Amino acid sequence: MPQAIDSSYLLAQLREAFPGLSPQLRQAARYLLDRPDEVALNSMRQLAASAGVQPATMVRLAQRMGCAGYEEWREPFRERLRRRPVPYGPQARDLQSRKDAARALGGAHDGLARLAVEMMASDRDNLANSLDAIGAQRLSEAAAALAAARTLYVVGLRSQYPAAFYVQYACRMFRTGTILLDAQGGTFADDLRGMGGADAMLVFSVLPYSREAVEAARFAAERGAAVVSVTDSTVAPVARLSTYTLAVANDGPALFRSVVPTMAVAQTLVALLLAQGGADALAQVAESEAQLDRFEAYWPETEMAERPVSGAAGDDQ
Amino acid sequence: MPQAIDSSYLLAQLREAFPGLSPQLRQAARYLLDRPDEVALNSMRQLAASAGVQPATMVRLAQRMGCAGYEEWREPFRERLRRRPVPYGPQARDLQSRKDAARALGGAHDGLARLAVEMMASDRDNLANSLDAIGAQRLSEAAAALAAARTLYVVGLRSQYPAAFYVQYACRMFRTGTILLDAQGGTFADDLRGMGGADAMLVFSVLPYSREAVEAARFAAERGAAVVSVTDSTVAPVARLSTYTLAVANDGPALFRSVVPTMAVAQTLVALLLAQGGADALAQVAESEAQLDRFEAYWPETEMAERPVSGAAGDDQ
DNA sequence: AACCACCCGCAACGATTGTTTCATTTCGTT
DNA sequence: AACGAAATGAAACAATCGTTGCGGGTGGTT
Repeated sequence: MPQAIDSSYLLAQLREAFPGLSPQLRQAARYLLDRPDEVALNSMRQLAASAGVQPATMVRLAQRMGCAGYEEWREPFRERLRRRPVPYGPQARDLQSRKDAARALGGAHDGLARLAVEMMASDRDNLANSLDAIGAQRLSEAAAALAAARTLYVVGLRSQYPAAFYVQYACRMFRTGTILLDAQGGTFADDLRGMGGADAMLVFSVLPYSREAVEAARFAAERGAAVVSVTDSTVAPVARLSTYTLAVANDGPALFRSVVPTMAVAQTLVALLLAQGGADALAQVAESEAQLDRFEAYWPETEMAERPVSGAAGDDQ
Repeated sequence: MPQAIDSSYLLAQLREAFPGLSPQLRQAARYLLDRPDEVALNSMRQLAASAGVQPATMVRLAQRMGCAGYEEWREPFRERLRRRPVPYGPQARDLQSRKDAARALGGAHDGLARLAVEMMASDRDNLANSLDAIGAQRLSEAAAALAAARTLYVVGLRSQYPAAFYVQYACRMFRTGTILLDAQGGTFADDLRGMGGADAMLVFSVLPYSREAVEAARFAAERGAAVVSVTDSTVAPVARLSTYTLAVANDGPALFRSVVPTMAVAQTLVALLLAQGGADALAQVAESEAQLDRFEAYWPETEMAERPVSGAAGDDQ
């Protein structure tokens, strides 16, 4: 089986096998060991020419190292470059996983399981890459801008409503002056009336972009408020209206785009807001929970030991 | 000679030209802007396929930006990857990204940036572990149980309301008979009245467990309905009431528990439901989107090209 | 209505890709 | 010296690459 192999493992293996290689293979191997990145960036023929070796020699070397061909040998090197900290995501997965998803639509249980795995994996990658792309620095700057606001307006519609709701729900635990624009009863724009330059807006907007969210951001920008946008592209409609644009990767094998990356950014922003609030904010949280306790909002700990009603699944993890 | 051009310059130039581009060119440009490294690592045709664009469009875009062809456009991106400083360890990118981010933070925002990095990292780990613990098999079985239900009741309160809302929002795109119990106006239990053995309930419940969510699950179990619970422990209050218990890890460095893992499970379940719906479900999605279009719910593509209101941040990565 | 400019899908083109095949050379062994 | 195995170089393979030209289609102007 192919199994995802690490490029550094391949190099170590190659270095070890080096002494036992023939002159030509050794010349090729030497070149690869010295400039591993070129493997990912150039064609095999170019590489062979640079190394002063026949194209066939490169293939033979790859096969000698246990790969079916040069293509298979190169892939780990490409992957490594993809994973380098600064850049955006891999997403070569796209083709492969879309095929999988298409197969999963056929209805086989096995395909469904594969789709589930692919989705989780792509979200995991998206998370890792998104933070790298945004930069922890910009993230905390954005949070600081939000914390400095007199009133914080939170906007998120449709698929992004969960993120917006979460921010407002969590923020209400430790601060005042957080307003969620949720269009209840059709009164979307009403809450915006008093907005001014001392305020800030946090807007979640991904493809397909909800019209009203973009307009809200524009309104905020025109009022001179700080706008922090969590979106899926640096050229999204809200991006140019924003003081801070936090762009995440949110595509994957599923038909719908993933809401996990924006959600992760949302709760990270909340955590940063809370952290900036200091001891006061923590005291507020404690008070909020005490209040909820009085209203019996939570399941009492004493009853946690109850027996099941019926046989349930759920082995331990 | 043409002098070596920087890839970031090309990206900035592209971003600036973006508004004036045609729809197809814009779609291509958008992909390039979001994943610049893929330009260096993949062939143009693969890239075009991933971006959902004709190969010719990529060439035209490159030429539009002043390059003779795509090859000339790509070269700076290859060069950038060549020059990218190799990080610390050859492997263990987990540590590496943490260290990188820790180094990247400047001065006052030190602790905040670290918190952000660790939150994302822990969520990433949580995602990976959760799927392993649950098992793709059980996940798809649970989805099948939900798909088989006459009516699907979705429950999630407080921090889990986002997950519940998302499920109902997405499901309404391709199926009927999905009811969200959202306690609007204090009418939480009202929707449960007609529940029977042919129905199913999807309940999100994590620590601290909302009382009403647990009671809803108990009610469903007593009525003989299938109960799928997404929770944080196999011994959570809802677990013993459930036909399928999907337990995820949701702890991390922040004060509040993470909502990302349950969210990821939520959208995976939705994808599995959609996949089981087959062609009918896909047709429903198309119809839903057409209907939303008529109501002008989304930002029109033609206006994506608008100019900024004021100077916004958002440099390229 | 007629026109023009542009956009974009399609289908080919030659060049280059990775790979295979085969004849030749090289080298160690008997 | 002679043999066989391994190594090597050259050529040909199908596949894919980047690129170009053509034609239908669209939208705006005269």
